[in-house]
Amino acid sequence: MAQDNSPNKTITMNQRRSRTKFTEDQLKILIKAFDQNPYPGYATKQRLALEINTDESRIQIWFQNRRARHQCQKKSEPDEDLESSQDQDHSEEEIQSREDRRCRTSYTSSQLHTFIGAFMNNPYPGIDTREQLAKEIGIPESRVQIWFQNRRSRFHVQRKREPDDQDSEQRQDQEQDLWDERVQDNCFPNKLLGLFRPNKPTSCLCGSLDSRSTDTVPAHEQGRPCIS
DNA sequence: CCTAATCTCATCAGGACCATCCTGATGAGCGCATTAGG
Repeated sequence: MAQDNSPNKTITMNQRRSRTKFTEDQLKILIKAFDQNPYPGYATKQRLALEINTDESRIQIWFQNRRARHQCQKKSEPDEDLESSQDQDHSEEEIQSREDRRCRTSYTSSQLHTFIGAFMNNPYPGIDTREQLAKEIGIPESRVQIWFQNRRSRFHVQRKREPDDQDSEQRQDQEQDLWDERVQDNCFPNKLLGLFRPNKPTSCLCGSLDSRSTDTVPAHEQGRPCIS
């Protein structure tokens, strides 16, 4: 439901990356790697990316989705299919012997400045915007996506934690103003505003459902416990 | 309709300064996350 908005205004906003279509050969390699280790480290993901000629971030997403699907399968059919039995032993030791993570990226103040400006403009940038930013900053697009994820997440947490801190209140007021402008300009999907909008009347999501028809509210949004 | 892409939230962990904070990276998602492209 990527909101239509006005076609002219939101040309590059909120677009998804186009779907990757893996070939059979690529899938064979991925599945084999998954059976060996469903939690590959950065080096392994890089190697796989090279091997099947795709981006490391696509490998990461593939493993995430694969783990999720397997989790479902395992529960729906407890020990029916033994052919993919390998991952049943992956629990404890596998997790302990996890390979190395990607090295932590550190950003310069000017890179951060660019990030923050973009965030104020739109906290949910689409693929085009992210790629443009990545190019501008000189980092991979996947890092841009992670930065926005973390930023949004911490924005929520911060607002919950210090609702009456004066400095942050001022900052939030400024953010609120900018936010409202953007909302009026329809710069990002309406359905997400309820989740993210500064100074939402109630800190509880359930309290603001009245302004949105239930069928536009994602199920998890309705069902999730309120953290207040 | 399958599954890649995306989201939030919780947590781990590296690095800057000296026990703690900030923030990038990663994983789960339980009436088994949701959304949406092909």
